[in-house]
Amino acid sequence: MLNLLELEQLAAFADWGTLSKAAEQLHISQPTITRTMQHLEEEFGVPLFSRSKNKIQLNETGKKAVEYAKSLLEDAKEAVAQVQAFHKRLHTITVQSCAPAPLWSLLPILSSEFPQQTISSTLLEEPEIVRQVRDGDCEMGILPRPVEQEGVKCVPFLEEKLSVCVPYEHSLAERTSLTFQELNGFNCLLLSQIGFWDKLCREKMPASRFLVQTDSFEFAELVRHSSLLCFTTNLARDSQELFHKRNIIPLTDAQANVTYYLLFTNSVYQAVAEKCSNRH
Amino acid sequence: MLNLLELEQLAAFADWGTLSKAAEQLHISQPTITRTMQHLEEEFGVPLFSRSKNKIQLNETGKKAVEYAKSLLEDAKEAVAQVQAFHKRLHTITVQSCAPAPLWSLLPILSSEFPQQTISSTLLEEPEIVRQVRDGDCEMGILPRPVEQEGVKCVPFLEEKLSVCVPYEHSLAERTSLTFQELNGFNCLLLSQIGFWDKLCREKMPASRFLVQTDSFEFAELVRHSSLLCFTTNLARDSQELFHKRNIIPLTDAQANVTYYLLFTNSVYQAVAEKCSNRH
DNA sequence: TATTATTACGTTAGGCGTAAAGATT
DNA sequence: AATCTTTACGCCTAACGTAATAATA
Repeated sequence: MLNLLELEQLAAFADWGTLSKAAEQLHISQPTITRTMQHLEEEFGVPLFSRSKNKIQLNETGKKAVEYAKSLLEDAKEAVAQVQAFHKRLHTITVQSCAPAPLWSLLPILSSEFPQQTISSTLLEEPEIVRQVRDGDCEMGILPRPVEQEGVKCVPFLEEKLSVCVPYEHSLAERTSLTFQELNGFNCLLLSQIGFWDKLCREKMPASRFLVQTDSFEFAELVRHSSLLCFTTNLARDSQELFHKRNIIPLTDAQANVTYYLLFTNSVYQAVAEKCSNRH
Repeated sequence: MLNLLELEQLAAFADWGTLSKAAEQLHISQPTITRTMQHLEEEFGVPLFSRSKNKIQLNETGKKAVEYAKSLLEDAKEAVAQVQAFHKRLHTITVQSCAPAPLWSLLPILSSEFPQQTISSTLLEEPEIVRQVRDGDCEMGILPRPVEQEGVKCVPFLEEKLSVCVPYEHSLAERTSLTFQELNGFNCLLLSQIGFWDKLCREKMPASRFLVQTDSFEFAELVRHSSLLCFTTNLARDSQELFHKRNIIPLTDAQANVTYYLLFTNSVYQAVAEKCSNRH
């Protein structure tokens, strides 16, 4: 039977032209590779090389053998990768969400329900989330609206309501409610990694500029020492910084008050989804 | 790197259900296969089995690994076969002919021109011959007519003229020439393995019956002791049997007097083809 | 009790590297 | 001289089988 280690030497010889170079590249001795080539000819049962006294080269048959050898080596490598990927997949629950807040509730639940599994989550745009859930590329998805899709189950999860944090001295500070339209034109501080909220704000407040902060401490510092608007929600885990000398004013737009829905195909997650919705 | 021998043990385990059975089938000891399975798990880097005290079985990942293992084993076997076939092909000149007579001239020439090569010949029907030459499935073809085909060279080779052997007492015995039409209705003795001649006779003499003989000695015996018609050509290597108390009368039909053409794609055979046509 | 997987252990065969030879440029 | 392939030789690892262990049906 063929031996992949030997085929690798054959491929190396084909790539480097001489047994010496190939041996050097593979960190083995020259006699070893000579022996291997002889052994390969036995295995294939046909001559693969044309030999003169101190020169050896592939004949036509040998070149064909090299083709197959490289293909087999590639396939073998691919097989290992695929099996590893399959294993990883089997022990990973991947959640694709449109926003971070619902993950804060869901991930701990998944961790306790599936203590053996690794939980992996990413923020994605809505269409991509739907596609991944449908194609089985992830186990769960979280959207800010329900979807009707063949084979995809969709369960309401929890609500998030957006509010704006207005400094006391701001002209809007005394309002009890606001709309995107009224905020449009005022510049805002924003955190990165907030999923669809970012896109929503830019869409609804095209005249505003958004100063996106990656670091939450820097963000908090800026909030404290600036008079720029910023946002929070009922689910936010902010420290007191946001409330420091600011009024929290709810937005009344429908799109600022979303209900998250859990998407999944495998009914294993039905129970979790129901448990989640009951909690809220 | 994966080892195909180990993968074979994995496949055997999958097929036979227990390590013991697999070991027995492969004529190896049980400890060996146990170790191999452990080693395979290291190679793949993930668990492939679920083990209880005296039971071991494939887990989901393991089943995937078996799929890939079997595929790789199949590919490896196929690779060896393909390389061997390639080698054989490289050292074999295959000639597909519509009739045996031109082979009697061509094969000796090929043998002396290519003493290293094995010469292989078969009788086929015309369309298949053209296909094989075109597709490179054979090196040369012999047809009873020229063909125009992209990339296929076509050189006139030699002529064969059909005659009928009529017993002295036969009503047609005194004719100096004949046609298929005149022969139609008379029953004939025929040898097998005469290529397109068989089909031609049946087509041109639909009212006749043909008694096909496989053995040439039996054929000669029948010719000698019957008054049935039979055929010969200018190229035939018949003994005197056919002429025993028979007149040899040529057929005048165009299709009974053919010119054979050599077909080939590889110009290596151009020289041979020219040498052939010069000889005749 | 028979079957199965695994561990322990001693042996051996096969594979590797070093050294050397032969040949070519 | 330098480079390359091949042969010869000795060592050593790694793989195998036997025997023993443990557990199950």
